[in-house]
Amino acid sequence: MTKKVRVRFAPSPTGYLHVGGARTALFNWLFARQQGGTYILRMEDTDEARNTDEARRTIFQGLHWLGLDPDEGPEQGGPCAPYSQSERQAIYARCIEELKAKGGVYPCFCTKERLSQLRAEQERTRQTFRYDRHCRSLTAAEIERRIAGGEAPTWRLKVPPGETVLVDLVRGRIVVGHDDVEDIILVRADGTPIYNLAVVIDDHTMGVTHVLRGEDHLTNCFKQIILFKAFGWDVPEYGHLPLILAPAGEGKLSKRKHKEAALDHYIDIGYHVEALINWLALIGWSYDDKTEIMTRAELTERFTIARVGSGGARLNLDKLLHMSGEYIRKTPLETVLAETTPRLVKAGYVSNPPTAEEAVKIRALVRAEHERLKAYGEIVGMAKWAFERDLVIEPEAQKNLRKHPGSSDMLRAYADTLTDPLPSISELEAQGRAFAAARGIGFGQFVHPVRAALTGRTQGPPLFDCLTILGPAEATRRLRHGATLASAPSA
RNA sequence: GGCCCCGUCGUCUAGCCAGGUCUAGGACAUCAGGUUUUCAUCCUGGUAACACGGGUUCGAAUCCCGUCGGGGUCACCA
Repeated sequence: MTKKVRVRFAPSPTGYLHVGGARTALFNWLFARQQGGTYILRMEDTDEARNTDEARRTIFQGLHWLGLDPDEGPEQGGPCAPYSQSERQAIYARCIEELKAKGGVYPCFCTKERLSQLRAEQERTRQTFRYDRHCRSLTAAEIERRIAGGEAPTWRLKVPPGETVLVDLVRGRIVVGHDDVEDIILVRADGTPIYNLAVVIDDHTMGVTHVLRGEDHLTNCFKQIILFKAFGWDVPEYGHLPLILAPAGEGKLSKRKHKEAALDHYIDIGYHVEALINWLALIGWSYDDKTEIMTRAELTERFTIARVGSGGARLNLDKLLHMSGEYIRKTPLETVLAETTPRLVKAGYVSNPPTAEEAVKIRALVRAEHERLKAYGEIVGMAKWAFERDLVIEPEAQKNLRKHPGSSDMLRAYADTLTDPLPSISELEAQGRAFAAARGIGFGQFVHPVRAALTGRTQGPPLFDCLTILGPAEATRRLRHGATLASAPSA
């Protein structure tokens, strides 16, 4: 009987949720759901100076937005509470005593000065930086004397001779000789644990069975395995996920250099959540040689660690945008409206909340732009023409306005045919076609100047949608203004 | 620099573990054509890759070695 799967996502609240973190969370969530296991959120917030409440909230909210709320965590509690490292000091203190008793660590009295001298020396002789195990051979009497004398030592991992074999779920067998593993500090002079120790204690006390995390932890992994063994605890299974690299190819994504490192960036742009999930799942994982668009349920069913690749992946934002467009096109209008309306309010195009009249206009606009929308944030740019008081006519549109000599008269004449209220879009189209035929001009020769006068652009929703969005009064005003521009001498 | 990981179209990848069916498949991007009142959608087609060098083998993208290239990691940070 195998143990029930328990996985965790353990971010450090540094002010934002990294996309790589989101991907790690997703893989853990997928694995847990599929295995009928538990997905835990653990806050790695031992570095108090950097951690704020707001940073914690950003992570909670980001996961919530992604639909990846944990089963157990700081907010929802659980049998292994507390789930924030900052609140687990008592557990650490107890385990540290246990570790000392088991001889897994030894006290080190080396000063920071000696350590930095050692580093400088090793750099000069081009050796690897590694603690020289100076304090490892201290006698019990010596240790006792110095502690009694008031010295507060740090405690280092006593790396045993030999080697550690990691059978990584993603990468396979990796062996590291212990000569290459440093006797790292695990306990600070003030008695608090360093990251690598806290992780091991937490993973054990929380019953974590599988650790899926970024490849940047691969080196730590060996120290952690040695520690698990020093405690005499079972070692969890590990799977190290390939790193997410910057789009242009300069190492891994960093908060400072790449805005697309933060999940908030994706939320702002307004990618469809399920598209983002789908896209994230495809970073470092694939189902087969063809299938890419998959629902969350399908991902859950199909996900396997065995199919996680091992090479770092560069972000393909174009692909995300494309996928988001596919998802949005399949999204019901009411949902699209709910996603886009706040953005139009924020842009100052409509009041907050929109008036009844504005709501009608928004609905007509969003319905017309729906198929063009690839990310919800794009609605702002798409809506500009419809809400501009003084319409900006782009150069290409200006050309369309003047292309045919009769355009000015035509626009004026067409404006006169408009009724209040406007008929249905299909009726409007029938009238427009009849109007063009009656004047003996091609439909195109009618459409292009009208579009230019109405929207100032050469592209956008079908013409009669544009007319409907503006309404009869504004449409008439713009058509007459366009007529004036068309007859004016070109600038 | 030491240690570790990785190396298929511009990008993400399938194929590699169990060599032949791979004149290497898909997606995004890109180019060309079609549909459409514009744009978008949709449809059709095209350009484009096994990093390099040895070896093993009748046969290698697939196995082995080396080179080169990319990445990670080396704190009383996480």
